Amino acid sequence: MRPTAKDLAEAAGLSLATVDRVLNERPNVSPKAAKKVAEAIERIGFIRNPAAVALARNKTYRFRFVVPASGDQYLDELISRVGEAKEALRAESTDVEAAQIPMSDPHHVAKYLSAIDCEAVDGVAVMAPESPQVRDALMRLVERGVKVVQFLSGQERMQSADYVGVDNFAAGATAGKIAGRFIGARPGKIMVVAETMMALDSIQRRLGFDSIINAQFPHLQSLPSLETYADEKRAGLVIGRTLHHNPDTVAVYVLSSEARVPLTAVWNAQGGRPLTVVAHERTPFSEQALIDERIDAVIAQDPGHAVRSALRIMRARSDHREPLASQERIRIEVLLKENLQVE
Amino acid sequence: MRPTAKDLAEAAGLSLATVDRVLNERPNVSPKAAKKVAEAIERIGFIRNPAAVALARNKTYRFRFVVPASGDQYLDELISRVGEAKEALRAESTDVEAAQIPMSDPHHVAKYLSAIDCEAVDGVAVMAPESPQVRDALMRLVERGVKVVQFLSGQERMQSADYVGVDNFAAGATAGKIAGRFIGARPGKIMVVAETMMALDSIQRRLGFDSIINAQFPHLQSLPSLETYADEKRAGLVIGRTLHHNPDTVAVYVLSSEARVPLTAVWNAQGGRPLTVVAHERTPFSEQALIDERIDAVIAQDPGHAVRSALRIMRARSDHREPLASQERIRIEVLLKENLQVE
DNA sequence: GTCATATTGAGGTGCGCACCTCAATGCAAG
DNA sequence: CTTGCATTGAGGTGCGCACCTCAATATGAC
Repeated sequence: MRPTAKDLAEAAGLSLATVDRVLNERPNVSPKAAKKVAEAIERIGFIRNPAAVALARNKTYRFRFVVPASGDQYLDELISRVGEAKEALRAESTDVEAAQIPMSDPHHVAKYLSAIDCEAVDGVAVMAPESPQVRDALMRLVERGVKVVQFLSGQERMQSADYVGVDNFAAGATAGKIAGRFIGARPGKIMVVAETMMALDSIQRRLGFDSIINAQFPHLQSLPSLETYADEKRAGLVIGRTLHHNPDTVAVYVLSSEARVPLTAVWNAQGGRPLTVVAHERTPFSEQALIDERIDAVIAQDPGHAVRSALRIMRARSDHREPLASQERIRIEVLLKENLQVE
Repeated sequence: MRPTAKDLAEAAGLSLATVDRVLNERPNVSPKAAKKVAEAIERIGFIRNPAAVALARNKTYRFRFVVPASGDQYLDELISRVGEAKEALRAESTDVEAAQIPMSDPHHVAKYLSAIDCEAVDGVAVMAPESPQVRDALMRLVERGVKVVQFLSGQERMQSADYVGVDNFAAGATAGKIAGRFIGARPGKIMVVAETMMALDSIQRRLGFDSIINAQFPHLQSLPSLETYADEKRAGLVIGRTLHHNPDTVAVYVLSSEARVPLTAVWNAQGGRPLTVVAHERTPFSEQALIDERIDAVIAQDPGHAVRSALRIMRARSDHREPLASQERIRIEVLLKENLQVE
């Protein structure tokens, strides 16, 4: 039989009450007693029964995902994954919700974060662009005891918060390697398109991409980043112009998760030229384009995994446990038509 | 407050005892009562508290991984992942163990499986080559109430068991696409090497690989599969001979997870020719070779995920719950030097 | 020594459920 | 009507722990 707290008390030569104080880090415990308990735990291999703990505490966890309001397909997917997790975790008495808020104004985001009632929320996973105001707001949340996860976004990493997402430099490098190898020996230019280059993740992906192209594919040249600002007309204009001025364009790399606008513009303007196309994130659009062989490869991070990972981390932190690093690393996936695994 | 079984009894107009009988599928319940309970569950949104259930049942789960005894690096990795899971699940009162048994003789495997005491084990995840004897033994295990998972292996899928692993045809196709695109326009031959072509997964990968090469890369020709039988000398011989007879070989595809023997033979014999190399499974060897740029791409299925997935499935089945399909699909990963994410 | 404070012990309650027993009801066949 | 069986109800116990109270002891300062 597995040892219980009672066995532990006996082994430590202390009363259940004292053992309880040690286990739950309550005050009025002498260092001597704490040590005796720690030793006894080692000696008899005591492990708290998580079910009993959960039952006795009878606590409900409250976690919130804070994501941009703009409705691109990747975000839609993300939201639906959060909903899935919400359902799955109802049994475990943990409330999961997603708050979609406009991200254009950092002050607004910061205000939203500051207004979070830290009594009503145990953890928040925040997907927001880098900005000092947001960083400050996150710091204050941490100080108020809320477990914060920097979620899939190009914020500078805080050391008082966990990060869930891929290394965007490596993701860009992966895109560069795939693009370079797929293009083959043919020299030419690579068009790089982003929704905006203000986002830190776009910058990092671009740096990673260029590092590989420059080092390993000297016959290729990646053009300056085009920005669409999510505006179809503008996208059509700048992309059309770039393709016109660079008839030796052999590939397109879309940095942002929203690939529909830029790629539609590309296909409208390309005039039958065969282009190697690499984009980011699996969406209904990119999935279909992979199947139709209009995109060659997609570099992705699984939103379902990201959501579950963020939740596991927030849960662990709430319980003062260390999350299992090996399980929580989000991988940089390379998706081709062949390994899409649509069911 | 979340409704308890007591609330449910009240809502159903029945006693706690009857509700308990319904919830735990005990005998002596009229269909009428069962229906009343089901309705009440819907109406008040009752969910059993898993912590309370676990505590009251106070059951320990016993799951066993049955894997080949031969110690290639992928298996070592797998075993160590099982050990990791064992540690992580000690808290949840579930025992996890790995049994390594020789797989060369199907009768022996079948005998081992038949000898499993179904009172002492709740679930087994079996990684064994396809054979009628093994299939029968698995069927009998299922009939005796053991939850069976077909694990990472090329067995024909049983419908009374779950499968954890990738679609090997798709994995082969992915390898084919990567190889074809990485080779580029240069025509030539592709050498295909396996430890043995007796294994169903090797056959499926080969079929997937060829389907892509034949359809999309007509300038490439994949050679008949070479078999090493895990014998270095034999590998050196057949590989050297093949390379000698096919000076226009441009790529090597290693079907098996054990890539060290065949690739060492290739590198010994290749004589400076630049070859595109695609292999399966992440191992210390393949990882290092990716970093050294001696392998171009690795098609992998994460053993850690596979282990955790198998455990979640066996756990769900033991609790008469349906596993969440969306979370349990093992992905076909494409690993390059750039997205290895060594920490 | 006395007092104040820190530390420990004993014991109880309840979390939500599974599992058990025993009595009480219903219902049908005879 | 009685007998037999299926169904239901009432109630208790225990799973392992958190959290609480109150008393008992230890430790220190003075």
